[in-house]
Amino acid sequence: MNQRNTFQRTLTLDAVHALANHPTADDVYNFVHTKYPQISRTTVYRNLNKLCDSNDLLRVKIFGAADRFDHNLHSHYHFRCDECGEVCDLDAPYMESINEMFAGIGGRKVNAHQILFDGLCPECQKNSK
Amino acid sequence: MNQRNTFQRTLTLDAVHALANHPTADDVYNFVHTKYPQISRTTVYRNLNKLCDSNDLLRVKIFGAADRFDHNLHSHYHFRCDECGEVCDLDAPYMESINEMFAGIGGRKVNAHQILFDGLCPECQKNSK
DNA sequence: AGTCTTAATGGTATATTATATCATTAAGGA
DNA sequence: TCCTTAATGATATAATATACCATTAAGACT
Repeated sequence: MNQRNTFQRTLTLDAVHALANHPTADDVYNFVHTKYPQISRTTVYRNLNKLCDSNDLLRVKIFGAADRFDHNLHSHYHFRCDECGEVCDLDAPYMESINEMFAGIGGRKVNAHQILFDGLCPECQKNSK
Repeated sequence: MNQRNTFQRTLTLDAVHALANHPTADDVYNFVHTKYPQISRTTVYRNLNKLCDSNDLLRVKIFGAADRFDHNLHSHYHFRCDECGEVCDLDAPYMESINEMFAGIGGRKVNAHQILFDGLCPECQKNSK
């Protein structure tokens, strides 16, 4: 028996779909918690991990901030504004060639990569002028 | 009066120079602490921040791990093993050109980027055979 | 449907990284 | 030497995340 479909896991996955904009684990917890108040924060974290392991979700690691979860499984890059912290998808092609460039360094097998850009979003550029 | 040269600040800066291997704040604290046991952990964190603000040090943000400090280290890429979960530095050059490739998409200003590769480390490749 | 194995849950504790607060100390200009 | 205030150190707290463990329940197998 490998994986069981629990109500809590379904809620967790649905929450990431409902919260379209790259929610953090905390965002997911808050959303699920309103629908099912007795859920444990631990359960949400655990299920997010499991759902990433089973490729139902994508984990987007953010430096100096909480990981975010993405229901958009097709490879794409992300941008995080240094000012407001918002994370968004970059509408740009995934560069398969980068995997090949870095394949084999130190005897490692490269399957994929993710890129996180940072800088200023249009809004925050305006505000800083 | 803008900035004062305290013994503790000097110790902190010297420690980062002495610890060649892009130390974490904790590494720096431990090093300084052996020389000056009464120093506070808060003081080390605060001085590392100040030294970064004054461009005496560079902060290197790491996905899902403590920030690292160095005076000459440039951003570098990371690899995470899908099997054992270990994260390590990739000994490969930082590609400045990627910033330019993605500059201006959606009106965003790109300052930097980080790449996280995933796949199998040499150990886990052996084990999976 | 009843039983059984064990994955999953929920509550609590704990780890890690880092900043906030605040009374006290001391750097360095006057 | 005095004075202003930057810096310190101790403690508390925040944010993110996992460890632990007794209990519950999913779903496979009769």
